[in-house]
Amino acid sequence: MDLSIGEVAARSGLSVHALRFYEREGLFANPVRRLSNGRRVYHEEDLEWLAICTKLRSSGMPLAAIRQYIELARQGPGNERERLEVLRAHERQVEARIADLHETLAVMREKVRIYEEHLARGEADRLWNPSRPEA
Amino acid sequence: MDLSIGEVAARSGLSVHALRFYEREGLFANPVRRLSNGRRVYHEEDLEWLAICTKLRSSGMPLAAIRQYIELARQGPGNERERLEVLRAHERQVEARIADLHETLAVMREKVRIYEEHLARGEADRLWNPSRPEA
DNA sequence: CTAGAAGCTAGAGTCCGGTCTAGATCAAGA
DNA sequence: TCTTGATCTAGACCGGACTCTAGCTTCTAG
Repeated sequence: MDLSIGEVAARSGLSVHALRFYEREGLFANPVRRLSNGRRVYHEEDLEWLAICTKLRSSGMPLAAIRQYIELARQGPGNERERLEVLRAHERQVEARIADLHETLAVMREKVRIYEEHLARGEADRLWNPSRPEA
Repeated sequence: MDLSIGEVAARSGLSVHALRFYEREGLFANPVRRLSNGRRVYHEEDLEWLAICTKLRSSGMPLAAIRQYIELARQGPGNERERLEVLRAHERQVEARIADLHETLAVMREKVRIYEEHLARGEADRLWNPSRPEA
């Protein structure tokens, strides 16, 4: 069940460019094997890892943090607590980010509410126009 | 109550570089005035706008979208609905982002939970080590 | 009067996360 | 055989959002 880079690209949603880039950046746990002709060979596990990986990325984890995790894993048993801590740290960051977004949303909604109120009274331009300070 | 760029930097949390950059990028509604010697003069309203602005930025709104908003406001009355729509669009994006983060968080927690379970049994390395597929 | 802090402009540099190009090789089908 | 398409490498390039530099002017305190 060997997979070519093109197949992995199609199934992971990453471009072949990105896959080669990720490899250069050391984001694969098991350095990607090659066929005798130099072509990369991937396996199902790689796809599983890439799925996790893109989840982490999409939640804002920098490539550097992912690399850090993968480097720990590569060292083999003994550092499980550290690996866990990397994930936990990111978990906390995501939580903080969510809280932050909720707050921003609340602020925006309040501004929009006020804006609409005035809009209804036909005096909207004076609001939410930073060059014309609010009453 | 005129403010220098340095004071604005201190109070807004943006660097003087960033303030000049924002100006070049057209992110101020009222093109920043200058003293006869060429130095920028800011006012309280500018600080208020910058506060909103950094909230929007920190919630992921690109400078281009902020510029779009400010350009509408600069055109004066008549396009309030459009201005509102710019804000609403961002509001929706923030909501989507929050939902996404919640999902990622759930996935991560599940992974971490499984990991910990196995950690407790001393067989952690085989889990969450992408090069050693899970049992 | 002078040192040092703060401003100015234009433009270069940085970091991140990719994306794309050039030029070569290789594999398979008409 | 010839062509087409997938792959390879090294390295250039991109967009976003700043950040910093060079070279100059201007303000302020001692």
